Amino acid sequence: MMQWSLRITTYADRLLSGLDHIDWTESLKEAQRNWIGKSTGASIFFPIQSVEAQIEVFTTRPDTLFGVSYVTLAPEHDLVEQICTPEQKEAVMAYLLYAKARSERERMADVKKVTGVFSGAYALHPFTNELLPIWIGDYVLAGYGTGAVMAVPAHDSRDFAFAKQFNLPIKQVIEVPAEHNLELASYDEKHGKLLASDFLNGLDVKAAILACIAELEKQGKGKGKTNFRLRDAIFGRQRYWGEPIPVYYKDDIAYTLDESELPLLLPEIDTYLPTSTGEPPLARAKEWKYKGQYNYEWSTMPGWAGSSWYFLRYMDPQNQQAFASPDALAYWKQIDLYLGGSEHATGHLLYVRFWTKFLFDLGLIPKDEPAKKLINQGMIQGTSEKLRKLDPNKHTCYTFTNEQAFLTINGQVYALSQKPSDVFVSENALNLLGDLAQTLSGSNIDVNYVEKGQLNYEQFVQSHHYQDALFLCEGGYWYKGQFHVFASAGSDAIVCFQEVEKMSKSKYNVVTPDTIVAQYGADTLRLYEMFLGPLEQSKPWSTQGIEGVHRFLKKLWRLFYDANGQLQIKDEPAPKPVLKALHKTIKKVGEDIENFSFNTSVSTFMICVNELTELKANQLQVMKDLLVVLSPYAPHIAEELWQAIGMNESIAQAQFPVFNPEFLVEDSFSYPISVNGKHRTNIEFALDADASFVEQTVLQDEIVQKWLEGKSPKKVVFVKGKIVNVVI
RNA sequence: GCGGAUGUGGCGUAAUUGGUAGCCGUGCCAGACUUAGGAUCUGGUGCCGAAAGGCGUGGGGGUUCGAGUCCCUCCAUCCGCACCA
Repeated sequence: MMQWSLRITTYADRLLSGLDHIDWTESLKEAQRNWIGKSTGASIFFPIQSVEAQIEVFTTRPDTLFGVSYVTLAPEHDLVEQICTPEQKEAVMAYLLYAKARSERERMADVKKVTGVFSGAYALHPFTNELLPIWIGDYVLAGYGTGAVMAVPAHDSRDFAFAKQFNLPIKQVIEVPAEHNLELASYDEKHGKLLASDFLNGLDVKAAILACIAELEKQGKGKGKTNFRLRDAIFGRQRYWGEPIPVYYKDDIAYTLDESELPLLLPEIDTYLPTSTGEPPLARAKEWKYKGQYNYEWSTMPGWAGSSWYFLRYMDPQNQQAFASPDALAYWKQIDLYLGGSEHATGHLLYVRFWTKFLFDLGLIPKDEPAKKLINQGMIQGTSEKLRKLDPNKHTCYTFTNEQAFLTINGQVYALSQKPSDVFVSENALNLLGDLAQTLSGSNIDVNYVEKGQLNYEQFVQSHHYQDALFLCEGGYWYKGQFHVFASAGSDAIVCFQEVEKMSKSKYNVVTPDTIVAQYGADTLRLYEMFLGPLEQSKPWSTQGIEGVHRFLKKLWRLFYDANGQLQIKDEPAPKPVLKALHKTIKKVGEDIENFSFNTSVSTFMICVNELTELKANQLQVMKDLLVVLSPYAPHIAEELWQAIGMNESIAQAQFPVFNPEFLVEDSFSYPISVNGKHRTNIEFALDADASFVEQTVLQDEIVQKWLEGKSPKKVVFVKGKIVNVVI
């Protein structure tokens, strides 16, 4: 099919090098580097003996050129049919059919299976003119490089496996360590001295690569080349919902619309489905034609078209002349912080960089990277409930004829009145199936119908169109709302098994926060999500411990209101311990916000409220500051208490309090005293106490004396404000 | 195979960046108040041990007066990419 695509490959190199200048997570940058897949090497031409054509191969190891013992083409390679000899024709055609039938997925899943066929033709070695058999094998990918490889079995494991399979020669051209047996495995390492390689002999791999490329270029038989794994991005979608591609066709030639004719809007259509002849939905709009006579392009743009630049529009959303004015662009420049999931690493987050670079090159925007900093938040995962399922095509214990179905368990055959639509197996019934149990696939069950690991059969069957499904249990089976007993001792419970995976509609494991909000309020939910752990970490959703966060909010409330619901805040100066508790919190939370460490902030607030409760703090200024610091975390309760203490303007407008280090200054410190690095006691010293005084006092301490056992210490380490360590 | 990350109490996690490991919260134990509690409050809670003390941050080794933190090595788990020539 003809397709629109965007030439992202042109930007491959810049997309790669740009990664070094942005503050994105290393794992995400690495994912993009892998995806772009830059490799440097050479492209080399191998003339074909019998026909007027040559095979171009790409290799990262031109140094091993003298170790080539055959050439392999991908089954889809253009030259395959042209070069194969009459004797081999039949075998080749059969192989091509086989390779075509094997889906891409199979090919990838089945990497170990080596298959191929000899074409009958020979290529000539570019330097030695040696005859090299041309093979066809599906371990060579049509989509990468030139779809052809020069095979060096001695120094490439895949070529080695192929050579062993088809008994092809293996020629060593690099020195290998004594313990390495080239009979058993290839030597793929990129170091060692070249041998049996004419002008490359004695060179190291790195030098040989350069020397070989130089010679190839001199003789016009190849050249140095950089290859990318990245493919151009398909840009057309055969769907309705997407921006129309502003192109029309005249005599089968595509023309773009003039800028003055934009935007091209989606036409109205009767139904959002392809036409009966398989055209995209837009083909349904019969009147939708350029100048009333030429068909528009019927494909629409993919989702990533819009998602690649919408952030620019946010800078100036009302602008009717341009997507954003130069002033707005100069002011906002780029995204300061992008908080997003790592699942977009090789999709959206690559496209948006590509798109940004393109607009930058056109001089339309001031930065060639969309986002300065990017953080991957972890996913809150779901706990799926699953039941194993019998497959009538695979599992012979479940058979059926047109009228009847039979279930064979422990040699006993049970006849079912009708063929069930599905057969699910409860966990406690797995032992009935013996070894078979291990081959059953898991099927997701809606978590809303599972309580404490057990499926609520009545509810589930009602609402899931599984009225005709059979649920095999330990003591019988559920079918059509009835339980049929076959073992009096066994239970009728339908027990699920659990698995933690991403929350998704299709996995029926989505839990909405609504019930939490209803029970505890939105602030509790919000705080609890932050309290669960670091932002970047993925973890299964669990409400274990949500009570603690809720209790914290109640405690906060009680700082403001006494047991009778009377406001107890006084406009009085606060004593030093209260100010210390407050300013510790201001400092820590301020730092946490900069570090996106929200879980530790919640903990800090808890400590603060515990301390203020202990101190019976009720001073207005302290409470005001506390509320402002808390407000981004628990906005609703903060706003409510803010108003309760007489503030009129919203707390969202209030200034973040300024941390005052004076309140944290201590004049003494309880030094941990260790002996040989092991903590033994604590002694309080003034912070300005001098080293010799501290040393004297420590050595006279009873506990230290005991550990000294009368010996004199080798030395005493004193780190001001930190520790004292006595070394014996 | 390549790359990225992670490993700390029963559990979720914390540790001023080389200086008292286990903060905060759950859970558990005990107690108070209650007709009652899935409410509230108080105390305890890393492990072994009666105690003194010993052990303890995935395993092993190293640097250091001192290592969860730095270095070497091995192991396990999760994620991404993968016959990429």
